[in-house]
Amino acid sequence: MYGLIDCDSFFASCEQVFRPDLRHSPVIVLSGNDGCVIALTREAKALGIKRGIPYFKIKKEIECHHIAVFSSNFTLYGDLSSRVVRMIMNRADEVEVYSIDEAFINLIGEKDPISFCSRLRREIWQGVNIPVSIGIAPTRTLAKIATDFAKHYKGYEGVCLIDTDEKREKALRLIAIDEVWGIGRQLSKKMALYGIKTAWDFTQKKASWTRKNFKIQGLRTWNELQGISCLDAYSPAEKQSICTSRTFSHPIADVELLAERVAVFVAACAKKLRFQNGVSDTLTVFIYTSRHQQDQPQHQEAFPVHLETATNDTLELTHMALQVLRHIYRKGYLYKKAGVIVSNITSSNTVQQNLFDKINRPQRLKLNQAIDRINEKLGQNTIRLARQGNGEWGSKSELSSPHYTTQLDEIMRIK
DNA sequence: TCTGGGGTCCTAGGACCC
DNA sequence: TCTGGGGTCCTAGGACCC
Repeated sequence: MYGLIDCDSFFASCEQVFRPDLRHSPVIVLSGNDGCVIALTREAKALGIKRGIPYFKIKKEIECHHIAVFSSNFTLYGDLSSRVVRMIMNRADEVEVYSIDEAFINLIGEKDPISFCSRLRREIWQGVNIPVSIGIAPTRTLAKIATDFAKHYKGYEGVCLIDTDEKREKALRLIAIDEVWGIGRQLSKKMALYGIKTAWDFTQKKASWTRKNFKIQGLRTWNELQGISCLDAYSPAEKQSICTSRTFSHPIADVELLAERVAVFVAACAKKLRFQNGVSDTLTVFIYTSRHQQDQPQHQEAFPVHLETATNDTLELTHMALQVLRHIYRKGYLYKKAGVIVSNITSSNTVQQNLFDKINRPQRLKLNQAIDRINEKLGQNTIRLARQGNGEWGSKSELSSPHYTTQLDEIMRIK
């Protein structure tokens, strides 16, 4: 049996932790640049607001209904997420942290999973003030569905168990096929062509038919829905690729300004690489003009380069990235987004040495680590490459809540 | 004016090898 | 006349997730 612990409207709930006055109110959280809605409370949903909708399109409704709006504050969400995870780990042995707001636990051998999960749910609420819903079922995909029921039907009191074929059939008949984990837009369109509307319809097809039409992924989902577990444990351990990118609040035409941004992205990637003790030998730089303005000249390019020696050195990666940028940059275009990806990541313990390497790597590593330590203590960007500019983003995020839990001077004051 | 950011896995097709 | 077949590796692109 798997349990899935899923935080309710997580980002919005995080904002409510420090704003109890907003507890039962409509609250929305915006993406970077205050672009679009990425999280919203039940009350906001009831007013017709949808995830993904651009902020500027709903400003009227927001005013009219007094909806509380926040720019995203990922430092806060990350911190509260790790507190929730710690509480789960206190109670369960096998915990798979699947995303910032979800974790699976193994409930095999648990005699009374419902009271176990109800207790856990109460503890998380008391300890972190984050509401969670928990679904319990023999596979992860069914546990997801159980969580859906736990969230949407009050009678479950936040915990829903699917442990018999009767319950499974009842649940699957109520779940539309596009709500199933692993079935996205394209696949549900295709399912519709075959008359499949609910998860139950899908399970009535034959395995061979499923394999033929929906390949291995489809068959896996099909099996999971039958109650046969076949998804591997998600291991968040080491990332295979790391990406840092941003959409700019104002488009950038100047290559030097772009270079500044790209240098910042590289530094972020390199830092994350060192943090997981990894090195990368493939560096990709990409720049995009705005897809939403088709009347303007469009240029989208992502250019990967292979490095002789896998590295996590900020200086070396920056040097390469800027060369790539100058190679793909075209004058006269207004770039709206850029980013850097480091991929093919391996452990830094197993780096293939290059006989003709001109860089003193042990020395460089010490330098990078010293920079990381100083920035950790005195704030991001205290020490940075001149290429990174003054560290100002030019990205819009006007409605952010304070970093209540990670910045001493932003800690909550009680009058 | 204004539409996120960060990941994973799978597949098809080409290059290359014997 | 007749022009193989099977395997591996790599990459780009698509689809999915939160």
